[in-house]
Amino acid sequence: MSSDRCRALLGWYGDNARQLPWRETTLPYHIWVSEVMLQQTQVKTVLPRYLEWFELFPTVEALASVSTDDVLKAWEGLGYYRRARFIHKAAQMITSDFAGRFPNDFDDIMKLPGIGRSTAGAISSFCFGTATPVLDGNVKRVLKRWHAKPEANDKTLWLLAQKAINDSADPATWNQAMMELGASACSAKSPKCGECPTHENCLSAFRVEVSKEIRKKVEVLDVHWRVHLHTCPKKGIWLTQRPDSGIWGGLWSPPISELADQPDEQPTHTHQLTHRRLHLYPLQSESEPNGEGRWVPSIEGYALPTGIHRLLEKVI
DNA sequence: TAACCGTGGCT
DNA sequence: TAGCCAAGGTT
Repeated sequence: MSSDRCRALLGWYGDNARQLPWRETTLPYHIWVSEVMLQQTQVKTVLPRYLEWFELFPTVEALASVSTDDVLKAWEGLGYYRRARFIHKAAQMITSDFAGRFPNDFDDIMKLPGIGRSTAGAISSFCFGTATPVLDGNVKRVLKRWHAKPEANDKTLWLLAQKAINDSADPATWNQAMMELGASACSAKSPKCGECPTHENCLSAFRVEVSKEIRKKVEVLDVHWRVHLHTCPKKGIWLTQRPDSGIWGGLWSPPISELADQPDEQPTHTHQLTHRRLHLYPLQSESEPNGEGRWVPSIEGYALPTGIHRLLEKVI
């Protein structure tokens, strides 16, 4: 039974795989960067950034040698900025601890910051051919539907994923095919069981409504932020670097202070995040800025959060 | 363990 | 359109 499913899935993948640049290589550095960029980020968003990356940082050593600010600038707009700082740190670890060679041992890969079990499984299988499963959103959905276990927890899903890849003839292609299936026929919103190569071996086929997971609704919190704009024709604009922890960690921005109450004025810009709506109220200030920061003639060259870019476009 | 961390595509 | 969700990891 499972071998039927394996053959069908791998055959289907051979005919339907999207051509993606990270599928054209087995270089660990390239696979690693793609996997981290793709964490919670859509393929379409990643594609141009992936290609740019290697023009800026052709090798792991090149990446390790630049400043964290340079890496954040390259990551600007991709979100979850901690990933950029982790990838930079990991590059330095690879340079110092592994002589610049990406480790080929699964446990060593797992020790690198920003790489968890799923990303390590992807890298290890794609680059070294190991039977280490990926368990991302796509694979979880496929497994839950195959087994009609919409409420399965991660422990159960990891066991199912490991068992499935153990039975597969080609672990690397298996991982790719599982993700491709979840991204296409077995999509979250509108599954197309008629197009699925595994529907004969799927307990939820053509009755996917039954297998829908019950998610709790995300609560969006409204917050109101004062953005202090110190500008000067000679010195430019005053920017501060945000702390590593918390939102937009390590990025640059005009000083921000949180307002306890919603002000009478209308926000100049509202920026939507997953769990928060940021209402931004710029305030031109004549006074000399205090605290950490620097005058910059232009924001070009500094990694700014998208919400701040949008605000500045409106007021400057 | 559950909260936290961004942005944009898609329906 | 407003909400869902995407090649998750860390603490």
